[in-house]
Amino acid sequence: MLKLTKKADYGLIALRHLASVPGATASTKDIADAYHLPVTLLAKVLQQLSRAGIVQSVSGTNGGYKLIRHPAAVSALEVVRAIDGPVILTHCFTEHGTCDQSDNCTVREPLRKVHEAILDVLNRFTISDLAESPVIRLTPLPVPVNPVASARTARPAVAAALTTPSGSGVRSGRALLLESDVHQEF
Amino acid sequence: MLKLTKKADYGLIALRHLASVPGATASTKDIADAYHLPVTLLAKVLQQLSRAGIVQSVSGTNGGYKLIRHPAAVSALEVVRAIDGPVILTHCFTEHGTCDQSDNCTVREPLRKVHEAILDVLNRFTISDLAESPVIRLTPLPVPVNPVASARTARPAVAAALTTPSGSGVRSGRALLLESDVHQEF
DNA sequence: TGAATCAGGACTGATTTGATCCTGTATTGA
DNA sequence: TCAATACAGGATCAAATCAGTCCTGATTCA
Ligand code: FES
Ligand code: FES
Repeated sequence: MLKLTKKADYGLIALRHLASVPGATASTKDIADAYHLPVTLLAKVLQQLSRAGIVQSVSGTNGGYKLIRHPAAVSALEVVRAIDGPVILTHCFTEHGTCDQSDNCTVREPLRKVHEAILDVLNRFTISDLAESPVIRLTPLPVPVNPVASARTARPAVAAALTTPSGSGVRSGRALLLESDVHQEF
Repeated sequence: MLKLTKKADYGLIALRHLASVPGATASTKDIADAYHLPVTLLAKVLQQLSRAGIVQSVSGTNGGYKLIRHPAAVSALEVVRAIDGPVILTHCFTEHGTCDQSDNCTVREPLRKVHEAILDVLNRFTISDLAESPVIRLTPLPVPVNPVASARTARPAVAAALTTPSGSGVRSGRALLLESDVHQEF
Protein backbone atom coordinates (compact mmCIF):
# COMPACT_ATOMS: atom_id res chain seq x y z
CA MET A 1 0.00 0.00 0.00
CA LEU A 2 2.94 2.22 -0.77
CA LYS A 3 4.46 2.58 2.63
CA LEU A 4 7.74 1.89 4.30
CA THR A 5 8.03 -1.11 6.58
CA LYS A 6 8.65 -0.63 10.24
CA LYS A 7 12.06 -2.09 9.77
CA ALA A 8 12.91 0.64 7.31
CA ASP A 9 11.57 3.16 9.76
CA TYR A 10 13.69 1.74 12.51
CA GLY A 11 16.69 1.80 10.27
CA LEU A 12 16.23 5.46 9.48
CA ILE A 13 15.74 6.30 13.14
CA ALA A 14 18.88 4.41 14.05
CA LEU A 15 20.91 6.04 11.33
CA ARG A 16 19.71 9.46 12.25
CA HIS A 17 20.75 8.65 15.80
CA LEU A 18 24.20 7.53 14.73
CA ALA A 19 24.56 10.60 12.56
CA SER A 20 23.80 12.86 15.48
CA VAL A 21 26.89 11.75 17.35
CA PRO A 22 29.49 11.61 14.61
CA GLY A 23 32.17 9.00 15.03
CA ALA A 24 30.74 7.55 18.23
CA THR A 25 29.40 4.04 18.46
CA ALA A 26 26.04 3.14 19.88
CA SER A 27 24.90 -0.37 20.74
CA THR A 28 21.65 -1.84 19.57
CA LYS A 29 20.36 -1.59 23.08
CA ASP A 30 21.30 2.07 23.39
CA ILE A 31 19.33 2.96 20.31
CA ALA A 32 16.41 0.70 21.05
CA ASP A 33 16.08 2.18 24.52
CA ALA A 34 16.30 5.72 23.27
CA TYR A 35 13.35 5.30 20.94
CA HIS A 36 11.52 2.39 22.54
CA LEU A 37 12.08 0.10 19.63
CA PRO A 38 12.03 -3.71 19.93
CA VAL A 39 15.66 -4.59 20.56
CA THR A 40 15.90 -7.82 18.66
CA LEU A 41 14.21 -6.44 15.60
CA LEU A 42 16.40 -3.40 15.56
CA ALA A 43 19.35 -5.75 15.86
CA LYS A 44 18.33 -7.41 12.64
CA VAL A 45 17.99 -4.09 10.92
CA LEU A 46 21.42 -2.95 12.02
CA GLN A 47 22.89 -6.19 10.83
CA GLN A 48 21.47 -5.53 7.41
CA LEU A 49 22.82 -2.01 7.39
CA SER A 50 26.16 -3.42 8.36
CA ARG A 51 26.13 -5.91 5.53
CA ALA A 52 25.25 -3.10 3.19
CA GLY A 53 28.36 -1.22 4.28
CA ILE A 54 26.47 1.69 5.74
CA VAL A 55 27.42 1.12 9.33
CA GLN A 56 30.23 -0.83 10.89
CA SER A 57 29.83 -3.12 13.83
CA VAL A 58 32.18 -3.33 16.77
CA SER A 59 31.93 -6.45 18.87
CA GLY A 60 32.64 -6.80 22.53
CA THR A 61 32.15 -4.65 25.55
CA ASN A 62 31.43 -1.06 24.66
CA GLY A 63 30.93 -2.18 21.11
CA GLY A 64 28.08 -1.17 18.90
CA TYR A 65 27.61 0.37 15.52
CA LYS A 66 29.03 3.45 13.93
CA LEU A 67 28.23 5.25 10.76
CA ILE A 68 31.13 4.82 8.40
CA ARG A 69 30.02 7.21 5.72
CA HIS A 70 29.09 10.83 5.65
CA PRO A 71 25.39 11.20 6.45
CA ALA A 72 24.91 13.09 3.22
CA ALA A 73 26.31 10.15 1.32
CA VAL A 74 23.70 7.71 2.55
CA SER A 75 20.42 7.98 0.71
CA ALA A 76 17.10 6.78 2.00
CA LEU A 77 16.86 4.67 -1.11
CA GLU A 78 19.98 2.80 -0.17
CA VAL A 79 18.73 2.26 3.34
CA VAL A 80 15.38 0.98 2.21
CA ARG A 81 16.99 -1.32 -0.31
CA ALA A 82 19.38 -2.66 2.29
CA ILE A 83 16.56 -3.42 4.67
CA ASP A 84 13.56 -4.32 2.56
CA GLY A 85 15.18 -5.37 -0.66
CA PRO A 86 14.52 -3.85 -4.06
CA VAL A 87 11.79 -1.27 -4.32
CA ILE A 88 9.17 -2.30 -6.82
CA LEU A 89 6.25 -0.12 -7.67
CA THR A 90 4.15 -2.58 -9.59
CA HIS A 91 4.08 -6.28 -10.10
CA CYS A 92 4.69 -5.74 -13.76
CA PHE A 93 8.32 -5.03 -13.06
CA THR A 94 9.07 -8.41 -11.61
CA GLU A 95 6.78 -11.11 -12.91
CA HIS A 96 8.02 -10.82 -16.43
CA GLY A 97 8.06 -14.50 -17.12
CA THR A 98 4.96 -15.52 -15.27
CA CYS A 99 2.60 -12.67 -16.00
CA ASP A 100 0.44 -13.83 -18.88
CA GLN A 101 -0.55 -10.36 -20.00
CA SER A 102 3.01 -9.14 -20.08
CA ASP A 103 2.78 -8.69 -23.81
CA ASN A 104 -0.32 -6.57 -23.93
CA CYS A 105 0.22 -4.91 -20.57
CA THR A 106 -0.56 -1.28 -21.09
CA VAL A 107 0.58 0.20 -17.84
CA ARG A 108 4.03 -1.18 -17.30
CA GLU A 109 6.05 1.24 -19.33
CA PRO A 110 4.12 4.38 -18.40
CA LEU A 111 4.38 3.49 -14.74
CA ARG A 112 8.09 3.15 -15.08
CA LYS A 113 8.31 6.92 -15.09
CA VAL A 114 6.46 7.10 -11.82
CA HIS A 115 8.66 4.39 -10.44
CA GLU A 116 11.80 6.22 -11.39
CA ALA A 117 10.49 9.47 -9.98
CA ILE A 118 9.86 7.84 -6.65
CA LEU A 119 13.26 6.19 -6.62
CA ASP A 120 14.71 9.56 -7.35
CA VAL A 121 12.94 11.19 -4.45
CA LEU A 122 14.29 8.54 -2.13
CA ASN A 123 17.71 8.78 -3.67
CA ARG A 124 17.91 12.49 -3.04
CA PHE A 125 16.87 12.24 0.54
CA THR A 126 19.82 11.46 2.76
CA ILE A 127 20.50 10.80 6.39
CA SER A 128 21.79 14.31 6.73
CA ASP A 129 18.39 15.58 5.61
CA LEU A 130 17.01 13.47 8.39
CA ALA A 131 19.42 14.88 10.92
CA GLU A 132 18.64 18.47 10.18
CA SER A 133 16.79 20.72 12.55
CA PRO A 134 13.06 20.27 13.03
CA VAL A 135 11.25 20.99 9.82
CA ILE A 136 9.31 24.18 9.44
CA ARG A 137 5.94 23.88 7.81
CA LEU A 138 6.34 24.24 4.07
CA THR A 139 5.26 27.64 2.95
CA PRO A 140 2.31 27.67 0.58
CA LEU A 141 3.53 27.54 -2.96
CA PRO A 142 3.38 30.62 -5.08
CA VAL A 143 1.38 29.69 -8.15
CA PRO A 144 4.12 29.59 -10.77
CA VAL A 145 3.81 31.10 -14.18
CA ASN A 146 6.34 28.84 -15.84
CA PRO A 147 8.51 25.92 -14.83
CA VAL A 148 11.74 27.84 -14.66
CA ALA A 149 10.42 30.53 -12.36
CA SER A 150 9.84 28.28 -9.42
CA ALA A 151 12.81 26.07 -10.03
CA ARG A 152 14.93 29.13 -9.60
CA THR A 153 13.92 29.65 -6.01
CA ALA A 154 16.57 28.14 -3.81
CA ARG A 155 15.24 25.15 -1.94
CA PRO A 156 16.56 21.90 -0.54
CA ALA A 157 16.65 19.04 -2.95
CA VAL A 158 13.49 17.15 -2.21
CA ALA A 159 11.40 20.22 -1.68
CA ALA A 160 12.52 21.46 -5.04
CA ALA A 161 11.41 18.28 -6.69
CA LEU A 162 8.19 18.52 -4.81
CA THR A 163 7.33 21.95 -5.96
CA THR A 164 8.45 21.81 -9.54
CA PRO A 165 5.24 22.83 -11.24
CA SER A 166 3.52 20.36 -13.44
CA GLY A 167 3.05 22.27 -16.65
CA SER A 168 1.75 19.02 -18.02
CA GLY A 169 -0.61 20.69 -20.40
CA VAL A 170 -4.12 19.29 -20.61
CA ARG A 171 -5.42 18.60 -17.12
CA SER A 172 -8.84 19.82 -18.06
CA GLY A 173 -11.10 19.80 -15.04
CA ARG A 174 -8.26 20.34 -12.65
CA ALA A 175 -6.48 23.60 -12.02
CA LEU A 176 -2.87 23.90 -11.06
CA LEU A 177 -1.63 21.67 -8.32
CA LEU A 178 -2.55 22.91 -4.89
CA GLU A 179 -0.92 21.65 -1.74
CA SER A 180 -4.29 21.03 -0.17
CA ASP A 181 -5.07 18.89 -3.14
CA VAL A 182 -2.21 16.57 -2.47
CA HIS A 183 -2.52 15.67 1.16
CA GLN A 184 -6.12 15.96 2.17
CA GLU A 185 -5.40 13.42 4.81
CA PHE A 186 -2.41 11.25 4.03
CA MET B 1 7.53 -2.33 1.03
CA LEU B 2 6.65 0.72 -1.00
CA LYS B 3 4.71 -0.85 -3.79
CA LEU B 4 1.27 -0.61 -5.24
CA THR B 5 -1.20 -3.36 -4.50
CA LYS B 6 -2.48 -5.54 -7.27
CA LYS B 7 -5.86 -3.95 -6.85
CA ALA B 8 -4.37 -0.56 -7.59
CA ASP B 9 -2.64 -2.07 -10.58
CA TYR B 10 -5.86 -3.55 -11.81
CA GLY B 11 -7.60 -0.26 -11.30
CA LEU B 12 -5.05 1.57 -13.40
CA ILE B 13 -5.22 -1.05 -16.12
CA ALA B 14 -8.99 -0.82 -16.17
CA LEU B 15 -8.98 2.94 -16.27
CA ARG B 16 -6.45 3.01 -19.01
CA HIS B 17 -8.70 0.61 -20.89
CA LEU B 18 -11.74 2.80 -20.38
CA ALA B 19 -9.78 5.84 -21.42
CA SER B 20 -8.76 4.20 -24.65
CA VAL B 21 -12.36 4.00 -25.86
CA PRO B 22 -13.74 7.36 -24.80
CA GLY B 23 -17.39 7.42 -23.90
CA ALA B 24 -17.91 3.71 -24.37
CA THR B 25 -18.81 1.39 -21.55
CA ALA B 26 -17.01 -1.84 -20.81
CA SER B 27 -18.23 -4.51 -18.44
CA THR B 28 -16.12 -5.98 -15.70
CA LYS B 29 -15.91 -9.17 -17.66
CA ASP B 30 -14.80 -7.41 -20.82
CA ILE B 31 -11.90 -5.81 -19.05
CA ALA B 32 -10.97 -8.84 -17.00
CA ASP B 33 -10.88 -10.97 -20.12
CA ALA B 34 -8.82 -8.49 -22.05
CA TYR B 35 -6.04 -8.51 -19.48
CA HIS B 36 -6.59 -11.86 -17.79
CA LEU B 37 -7.45 -10.35 -14.46
CA PRO B 38 -9.53 -12.15 -11.83
CA VAL B 39 -13.07 -11.05 -12.59
CA THR B 40 -14.49 -10.81 -9.10
CA LEU B 41 -11.54 -8.89 -7.77
CA LEU B 42 -11.64 -6.47 -10.63
CA ALA B 43 -15.34 -6.05 -9.91
CA LYS B 44 -14.50 -4.90 -6.41
CA VAL B 45 -11.97 -2.47 -7.73
CA LEU B 46 -14.39 -0.98 -10.19
CA GLN B 47 -16.98 -0.63 -7.48
CA GLN B 48 -14.53 1.41 -5.48
CA LEU B 49 -13.71 3.56 -8.45
CA SER B 50 -17.40 4.05 -8.95
CA ARG B 51 -17.93 5.12 -5.35
CA ALA B 52 -15.05 7.53 -5.77
CA GLY B 53 -16.81 9.15 -8.68
CA ILE B 54 -14.16 8.23 -11.19
CA VAL B 55 -16.23 5.86 -13.26
CA GLN B 56 -19.95 5.43 -13.55
CA SER B 57 -21.70 2.11 -13.53
CA VAL B 58 -24.51 1.13 -15.85
CA SER B 59 -26.60 -1.83 -14.80
CA GLY B 60 -28.39 -4.26 -17.02
CA THR B 61 -27.71 -5.87 -20.33
CA ASN B 62 -24.94 -4.13 -22.22
CA GLY B 63 -24.11 -2.29 -19.03
CA GLY B 64 -20.67 -1.79 -17.61
CA TYR B 65 -18.53 1.10 -16.54
CA LYS B 66 -17.56 4.27 -18.23
CA LEU B 67 -15.07 6.94 -17.40
CA ILE B 68 -16.96 10.06 -16.44
CA ARG B 69 -14.03 12.42 -16.28
CA HIS B 70 -11.34 13.46 -18.64
CA PRO B 71 -8.40 11.05 -18.34
CA ALA B 72 -6.10 13.97 -17.63
CA ALA B 73 -8.28 14.91 -14.69
CA VAL B 74 -7.85 11.60 -12.91
CA SER B 75 -4.57 11.31 -11.07
CA ALA B 76 -2.91 8.10 -10.04
CA LEU B 77 -3.00 9.40 -6.49
CA GLU B 78 -6.75 9.61 -6.57
CA VAL B 79 -7.01 6.13 -7.98
CA VAL B 80 -4.72 4.65 -5.39
CA ARG B 81 -6.54 6.41 -2.61
CA ALA B 82 -9.88 5.24 -3.88
CA ILE B 83 -8.70 1.65 -3.99
CA ASP B 84 -6.21 1.23 -1.20
CA GLY B 85 -7.15 4.05 1.10
CA PRO B 86 -4.87 6.83 2.25
CA VAL B 87 -1.24 6.63 1.27
CA ILE B 88 0.97 6.62 4.32
CA LEU B 89 4.72 6.56 4.04
CA THR B 90 5.61 5.84 7.62
CA HIS B 91 3.82 4.67 10.69
CA CYS B 92 4.66 7.92 12.40
CA PHE B 93 1.95 9.64 10.44
CA THR B 94 -0.88 7.60 11.86
CA GLU B 95 -0.12 6.20 15.28
CA HIS B 96 0.05 9.57 16.92
CA GLY B 97 -1.73 8.61 20.05
CA THR B 98 -0.37 5.15 20.52
CA CYS B 99 3.24 5.58 19.49
CA ASP B 100 5.15 6.11 22.70
CA GLN B 101 8.10 7.82 21.08
CA SER B 102 5.97 10.30 19.24
CA ASP B 103 7.45 13.12 21.26
CA ASN B 104 11.07 12.40 20.63
CA CYS B 105 10.59 10.88 17.19
CA THR B 106 13.30 12.35 15.04
CA VAL B 107 12.26 11.18 11.65
CA ARG B 108 8.61 12.03 11.35
CA GLU B 109 8.88 15.62 10.25
CA PRO B 110 11.83 15.20 7.91
CA LEU B 111 10.13 12.27 6.25
CA ARG B 112 7.09 14.35 5.66
CA LYS B 113 8.94 16.02 2.83
CA VAL B 114 9.58 12.69 1.20
CA HIS B 115 5.99 11.77 1.73
CA GLU B 116 4.76 14.90 0.08
CA ALA B 117 7.14 14.49 -2.80
CA ILE B 118 5.82 11.02 -3.48
CA LEU B 119 2.23 12.17 -3.25
CA ASP B 120 3.10 14.86 -5.69
CA VAL B 121 4.56 12.42 -8.17
CA LEU B 122 1.41 10.36 -8.01
CA ASN B 123 -0.72 13.44 -8.20
CA ARG B 124 0.91 14.60 -11.39
CA PHE B 125 0.60 11.29 -13.11
CA THR B 126 -2.79 10.91 -14.72
CA ILE B 127 -4.70 8.31 -16.64
CA SER B 128 -3.96 10.19 -19.81
CA ASP B 129 -0.27 9.69 -19.11
CA LEU B 130 -1.07 6.02 -18.92
CA ALA B 131 -2.92 6.07 -22.16
CA GLU B 132 -0.14 7.67 -24.10
CA SER B 133 1.92 5.86 -26.68
CA PRO B 134 4.55 3.37 -25.58
CA VAL B 135 7.28 5.09 -23.67
CA ILE B 136 10.63 5.64 -25.25
CA ARG B 137 13.63 4.92 -23.12
CA LEU B 138 14.59 8.04 -21.20
CA THR B 139 17.62 9.62 -22.69
CA PRO B 140 20.67 9.75 -20.42
CA LEU B 141 20.74 12.97 -18.50
CA PRO B 142 23.23 15.64 -19.41
CA VAL B 143 25.16 16.37 -16.26
CA PRO B 144 23.70 19.73 -15.31
CA VAL B 145 25.75 22.67 -14.15
CA ASN B 146 22.97 24.29 -12.19
CA PRO B 147 19.38 23.46 -11.33
CA VAL B 148 17.82 25.91 -13.70
CA ALA B 149 19.69 24.70 -16.74
CA SER B 150 18.06 21.31 -16.85
CA ALA B 151 14.69 22.44 -15.62
CA ARG B 152 14.59 24.59 -18.70
CA THR B 153 14.58 21.65 -21.04
CA ALA B 154 11.01 20.95 -22.02
CA ARG B 155 9.82 17.65 -20.63
CA PRO B 156 6.59 16.06 -19.52
CA ALA B 157 5.63 16.64 -15.92
CA VAL B 158 6.82 13.55 -14.17
CA ALA B 159 9.97 13.25 -16.17
CA ALA B 160 10.79 16.82 -15.30
CA ALA B 161 10.38 16.14 -11.63
CA LEU B 162 12.47 13.06 -12.07
CA THR B 163 15.37 14.75 -13.66
CA THR B 164 15.53 17.96 -11.70
CA PRO B 165 19.12 17.80 -10.49
CA SER B 166 19.74 17.42 -6.82
CA GLY B 167 22.06 20.30 -6.12
CA SER B 168 21.66 19.38 -2.48
CA GLY B 169 25.10 20.61 -1.62
CA VAL B 170 27.25 18.34 0.50
CA ARG B 171 26.83 14.75 -0.71
CA SER B 172 30.48 14.03 -0.03
CA GLY B 173 31.40 10.57 -1.24
CA ARG B 174 28.79 10.61 -3.92
CA ALA B 175 28.96 12.46 -7.19
CA LEU B 176 26.01 13.89 -9.00
CA LEU B 177 23.00 11.71 -9.40
CA LEU B 178 23.40 9.19 -12.14
CA GLU B 179 20.54 7.25 -13.64
CA SER B 180 22.37 4.00 -13.17
CA ASP B 181 22.68 4.89 -9.55
CA VAL B 182 18.97 5.07 -9.08
CA HIS B 183 17.73 1.86 -10.56
CA GLN B 184 20.44 -0.70 -10.36
CA GLU B 185 17.76 -3.29 -10.32
CA PHE B 186 14.46 -2.03 -8.99
C1' DT C 1 37.05 -16.13 32.40
C1' DG C 2 32.91 -13.74 31.99
C1' DA C 3 30.15 -9.91 30.72
C1' DA C 4 28.85 -7.31 26.72
C1' DT C 5 27.91 -7.22 22.05
C1' DC C 6 27.29 -8.58 17.28
C1' DA C 7 25.84 -12.54 13.55
C1' DG C 8 22.44 -14.99 11.86
C1' DG C 9 19.17 -18.86 11.33
C1' DA C 10 14.59 -20.69 12.79
C1' DC C 11 10.30 -19.86 14.23
C1' DT C 12 5.69 -17.89 15.59
C1' DG C 13 1.82 -14.80 15.47
C1' DA C 14 -0.45 -10.81 13.42
C1' DT C 15 -1.70 -8.21 9.60
C1' DT C 16 -2.46 -7.39 4.91
C1' DT C 17 -3.48 -8.77 0.45
C1' DG C 18 -5.53 -11.54 -3.10
C1' DA C 19 -9.24 -14.04 -4.47
C1' DT C 20 -13.81 -16.30 -4.24
C1' DC C 21 -18.69 -16.82 -3.08
C1' DC C 22 -23.26 -15.59 -2.35
C1' DT C 23 -27.38 -12.81 -2.01
C1' DG C 24 -29.63 -8.91 -3.75
C1' DT C 25 -30.93 -5.10 -7.09
C1' DA C 26 -31.27 -2.66 -11.47
C1' DT C 27 -31.86 -2.68 -16.57
C1' DT C 28 -32.57 -4.33 -20.91
C1' DG C 29 -34.73 -6.68 -24.60
C1' DA C 30 -37.05 -10.76 -26.49
C1' DT D 1 -43.48 -10.22 -18.28
C1' DC D 2 -39.46 -12.38 -17.42
C1' DA D 3 -35.12 -14.19 -18.18
C1' DA D 4 -30.50 -12.78 -19.10
C1' DT D 5 -27.01 -9.49 -18.10
C1' DA D 6 -24.56 -6.69 -15.12
C1' DC D 7 -23.56 -4.04 -10.87
C1' DA D 8 -23.49 -3.74 -5.24
C1' DG D 9 -21.61 -5.27 -1.45
C1' DG D 10 -21.04 -8.29 2.60
C1' DA D 11 -18.73 -12.59 4.24
C1' DT D 12 -15.22 -15.60 3.96
C1' DC D 13 -10.91 -18.13 2.94
C1' DA D 14 -6.06 -18.69 1.54
C1' DA D 15 -1.65 -16.94 0.72
C1' DA D 16 1.87 -13.77 1.41
C1' DT D 17 4.20 -10.49 4.01
C1' DC D 18 5.61 -8.34 8.18
C1' DA D 19 6.74 -7.86 13.03
C1' DG D 20 8.70 -9.76 16.63
C1' DT D 21 11.01 -13.46 19.43
C1' DC D 22 14.32 -17.07 20.53
C1' DC D 23 18.40 -19.52 20.44
C1' DT D 24 23.08 -20.72 19.35
C1' DG D 25 27.56 -19.16 18.20
C1' DA D 26 31.40 -15.66 17.55
C1' DT D 27 34.10 -11.70 19.02
C1' DT D 28 36.02 -8.33 22.06
C1' DC D 29 37.43 -6.39 26.28
C1' DA D 30 38.26 -5.81 31.13
S1 FES E 1 3.35 -6.99 -17.09
FE1 FES E 1 1.92 -8.16 -16.00
S2 FES E 1 0.40 -6.64 -15.54
FE2 FES E 1 1.91 -5.49 -16.48
S1 FES F 1 5.99 9.11 15.72
FE1 FES F 1 6.20 7.08 16.34
S2 FES F 1 8.09 6.54 15.33
FE2 FES F 1 7.77 8.50 14.63
